[in-house]
Amino acid sequence: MKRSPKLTKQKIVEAAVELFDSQGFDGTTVRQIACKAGVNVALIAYYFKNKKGLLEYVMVEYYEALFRKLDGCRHDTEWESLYDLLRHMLESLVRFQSEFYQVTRLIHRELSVESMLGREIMSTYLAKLKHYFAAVIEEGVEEGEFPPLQVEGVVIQLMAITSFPYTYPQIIREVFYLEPLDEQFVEQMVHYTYDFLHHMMTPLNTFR
Amino acid sequence: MKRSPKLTKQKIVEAAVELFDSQGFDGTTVRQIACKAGVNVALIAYYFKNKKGLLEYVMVEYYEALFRKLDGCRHDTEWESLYDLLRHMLESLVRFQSEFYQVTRLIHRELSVESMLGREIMSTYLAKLKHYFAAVIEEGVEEGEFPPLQVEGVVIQLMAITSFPYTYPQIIREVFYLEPLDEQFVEQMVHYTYDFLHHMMTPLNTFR
DNA sequence: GTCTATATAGAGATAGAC
DNA sequence: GTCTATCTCTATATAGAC
Repeated sequence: MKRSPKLTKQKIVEAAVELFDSQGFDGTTVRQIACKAGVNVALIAYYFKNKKGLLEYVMVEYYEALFRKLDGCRHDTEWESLYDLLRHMLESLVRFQSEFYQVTRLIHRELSVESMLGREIMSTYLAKLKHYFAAVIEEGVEEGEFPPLQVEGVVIQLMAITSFPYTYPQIIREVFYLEPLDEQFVEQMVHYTYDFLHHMMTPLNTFR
Repeated sequence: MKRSPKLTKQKIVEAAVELFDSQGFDGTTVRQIACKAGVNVALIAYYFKNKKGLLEYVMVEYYEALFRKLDGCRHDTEWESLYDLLRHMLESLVRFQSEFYQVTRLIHRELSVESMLGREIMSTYLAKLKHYFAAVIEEGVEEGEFPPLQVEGVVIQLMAITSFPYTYPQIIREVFYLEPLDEQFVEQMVHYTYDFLHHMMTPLNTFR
C-alpha cells in the first residue's frame, strides 16, 4: 500500500519526538517508533538512514525554526530600544520552548550525554544562540543604554531561567503543582525573565 | 580471590557514576561498569540486585548527603538573619553540586525521563529540597525581614540558576569557554545567586 | 563473596521481493 | 515507497560451582 511520502516521514518524526521525549533516545527502540507511527520499521532507515539520523533531523529542524523566529524579532517587529528587543527575543525563546516542549526536553537531555552529536549541536546552535543574546547585550552596553554588565554571566543565567521549566516540566508539575504548558505559567515565566533583566539593568546598591 | 566487600561495592559505585554520567543510564551496560570497576559482572546483581538498583543507590546516597549538609547550615553554623541563612544554604547547594558534579548531572538527566524511579525521587527529595528553601523564605516574609515575595517563583529560579552549570557543564565549557569545576567559577556562581537573592529582596521600581 | 557459563530476550540494520 | 524476513550482535539476569 502506497502512502504520501511526506505524511509517512512526518508520522515517524512525530512518533519519535514523543518517545524520545518520554523515554530518552537510548530508551526508545526503532520498533516502538514504527509501531506508534503506524509504519513499517524499515522505513526509518529509508528516510533517516538510522535511529541516530532521525534524532539529528529532529534537532536540526528545531534549531532552524528557533533561529527563524529569533531573526523575526530583529527584523519583522518594531522595537524602540535594545532593551525592548531583548525582551522580545526572550519572550520568543520562552514561547518557542513551550510550544515545542517535547523537543526542547529531549534535546537538552541528549546534550547532557557525551557524544559527537551533542558536541556538534553545541558548537553550532548553542554557540549561535548565546551569540544572539550576547550581541544585543554588548551593543546595549557599548551604546550606554545598559550599565556595564558581565555579559556571559547574564546570558548563562538567562539560559538557565528560561530553559528550566521546559527541561524539567515534571518538577514544575509534581513539586510545584503548576502546569508549565499553561498560558498562565508561560506568562509568569516571561515576567520572571523580564524582572531578571530589569534587575540586571539596575545597578546593585552596596549590600553584600 | 576474596576482596574486601566494602571496597568492591565502592568500586562498582564509582565506575557506575562515571559511566552513567558520561553515557547515560540506558547507554551504559553492566559489563562496562564491571570492567571499569575491575570486578565480575555478577557482583552487580549481588550487591545491588540489578542495574536499576545501582542507580537508585547512587541517587539516594547523593540526596541523603545533600540534606545532611543543608541541615548543617541550619544547626551547626551561626547566622544572624534568615537572609544570611539562605545565603549559607545556597552556597552549600552550589558547592555540593560542584563537588559531586557527576551524580548531579546524571540525576538531573534521569529525572527528565518519565519513570517510576524519577517520580519517587521528585516526590521525596526534590519536594524536600523545595521545602527547605521555601520555608526559610516564607519565614522571612512573615517576620517582615523580606518583602512580600512570590515564594514558589523565587525557588524555581534559584533551582534553575544553581543547577544549570552542573547539569550542562559542557555548555559552560564549549559555549562559554569556562570551567564549571574551577573554584573561580564556583565563586562566580555563588555570587550570581547572592545577587539574584539580593535583587529579589529589593522591591522593583515601576519600569515595566 | 566471587566466579563461569548460559538462558532469554531484544536490539539495530539490511537484503531483496513487491 | 513499502514490506517481510532475517542476520548479527549485544543486552540483562541467573544458576550453580568454587
